[in-house]
Amino acid sequence: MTNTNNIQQLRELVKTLVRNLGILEKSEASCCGITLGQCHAIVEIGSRKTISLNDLAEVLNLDNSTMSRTVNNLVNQNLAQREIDPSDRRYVKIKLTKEGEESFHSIEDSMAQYFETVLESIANDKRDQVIESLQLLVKAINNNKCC
Amino acid sequence: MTNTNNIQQLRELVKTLVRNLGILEKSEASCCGITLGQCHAIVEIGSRKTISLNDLAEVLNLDNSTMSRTVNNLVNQNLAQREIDPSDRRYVKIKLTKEGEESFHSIEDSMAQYFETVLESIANDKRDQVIESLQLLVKAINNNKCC
DNA sequence: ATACACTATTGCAATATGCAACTATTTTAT
DNA sequence: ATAAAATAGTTGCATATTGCAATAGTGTAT
Repeated sequence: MTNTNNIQQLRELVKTLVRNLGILEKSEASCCGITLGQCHAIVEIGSRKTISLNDLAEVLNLDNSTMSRTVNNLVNQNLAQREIDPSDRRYVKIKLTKEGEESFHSIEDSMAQYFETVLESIANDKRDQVIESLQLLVKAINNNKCC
Repeated sequence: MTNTNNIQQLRELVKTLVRNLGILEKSEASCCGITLGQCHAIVEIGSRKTISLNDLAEVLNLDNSTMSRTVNNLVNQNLAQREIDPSDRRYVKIKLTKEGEESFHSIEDSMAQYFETVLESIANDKRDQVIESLQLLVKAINNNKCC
């Protein structure tokens, strides 16, 4: 039997977490002169080497049309490039340009730095526990995808 | 000295968490026939009894103008109402209507139910640890607000 | 009384969004 | 082999969201 109080706490903590991180992401992106959507796209394209539009849209949970236009913006800012997949010409392979790679690494570095600071401000003997807990939580959430 | 691997894990876990919960919130809101912004507003108005526009905008990290218009939409859908604060007529007291209250409770119930399921799918002897860890993480993040 | 500070709303322009229609390409069925 | 169906991506369109700047109204301090 689950404790009602714990449920409320969990909900409240998650809400605070998501909200604070949303604000963080927003300011992080606008610091870099790109929108949040573009930032997410860069990170996803960058962390794979190449990705199709469909896949990118699915990962970011956006409509294909929206995704296509976001990629347009990246291309116009010389951060990404499109390339038709020769093995199946329906697909577009989206990659980062050299400039896009730089942007990607700069985002990654600054995020890594941020999370290092966060981790360091957690008591030494609690860090592993926090990570383990997040793993458990993510797993629990994935087990209960709604709708 | 913080472990690099842990930093990456933390970042990745947080990203997954935020993304999955974002999708959850989105579908939750659209199920109720309101936008995500409106849903956030309802929850915040509802969990206080009344709130000023300024405060609401700050909590939700939105521009006052955006907030004002979101409230407009809630008012038009008969979910919220504005009332000038008699003690300082610059302020608007935003409240939920009866219908808004219903919407609020329905959101709360469904969120509580969701998080109950999530909590239950975490091993019994790990639940307290997960909650404690989230508290630690939220505190650490608040200690390191960026920009 | 006047200047200043604060709250909220609106004009405006830029951006984002999703659905539906469309093109191009590949796969499947007959 | 050819027609039909499926798939990936783009664009038209209408709508919604967003934030800055300007404005109106209210309270505060000198």
